[in-house]
Amino acid sequence: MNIEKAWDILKNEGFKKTDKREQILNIFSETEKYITAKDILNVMKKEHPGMSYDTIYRNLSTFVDLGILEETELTGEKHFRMQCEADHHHHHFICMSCGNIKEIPFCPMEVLQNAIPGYEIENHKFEIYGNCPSCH
Amino acid sequence: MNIEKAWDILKNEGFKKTDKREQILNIFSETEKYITAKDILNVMKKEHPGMSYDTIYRNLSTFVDLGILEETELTGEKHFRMQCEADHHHHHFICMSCGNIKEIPFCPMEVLQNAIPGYEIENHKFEIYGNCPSCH
DNA sequence: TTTGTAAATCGTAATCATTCTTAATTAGAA
DNA sequence: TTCTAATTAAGAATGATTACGATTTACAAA
Repeated sequence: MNIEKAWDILKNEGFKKTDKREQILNIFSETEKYITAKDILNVMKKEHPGMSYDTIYRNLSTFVDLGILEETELTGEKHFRMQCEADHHHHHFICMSCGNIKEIPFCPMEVLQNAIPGYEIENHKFEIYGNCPSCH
Repeated sequence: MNIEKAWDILKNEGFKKTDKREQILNIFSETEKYITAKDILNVMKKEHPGMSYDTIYRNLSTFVDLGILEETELTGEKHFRMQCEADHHHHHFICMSCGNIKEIPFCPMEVLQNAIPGYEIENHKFEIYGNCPSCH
């Protein structure tokens, strides 16, 4: 996902182009890591001291709904990152020290196609946590 | 995990046998579902109106540390259930309607043994969400 | 059985992330 | 430029979780 594509989606869905959204998208485009609402506020309040959490949370939520961002829960906080290009579904290794992620080109659901007949699968989560090569 | 085994662990680690702990363990032994701190309070305050959240959270945390309970994050709240008997590592299908769980006798890490050399794996999460046969 | 003491609990306040509310501002269409 | 719905600011409210001082309790040792 890049910024242009994000704006296409937003425009298509009738959302307006605001400088707050622009800045939020810029922040995400500059990192691979999962970051929190607070991380974003900390960056944005330098330029916009009166920045509101509401604006951040509302936009994060919008972006997740539109598939621009992906969301995960790390140690009790929501973390977000730019949605990967969706050429193939995959999962992530997440470094607990530096926050960097590595793509795992494998989905366990492939193996489980018909393992639980009668169960309607709506979602799944598969994440691996640890330390990346530079962090141990 | 059954209650006797839980008490063995607690006693071994020097924890005392209290009626609050007993009641918490009883609640868990009577359900397969993941339940929240509030669920527990709601049951316990019938008998102990002055029940403190502190007591519940402290004990839940202790029980998780000792491997008596397992913990997961569902819709922003911590949920707990009795730790499965550890004869084999496995994962869960979790029904989002009724909360019942189904064991998935498969761990994706088996397949990924050497897929990411250099990465130190400390933990992983694999959960499947949806509706069980009785709920759709 | 009584007593000493660390552990556990109570009651409540504090904290943290997140959501809500209302009024003011702004982007983009007409 | 004007209009209108979308967006934002500011701060209060909420809900889960943790922290803390005072009190009570389990249990081991006398």
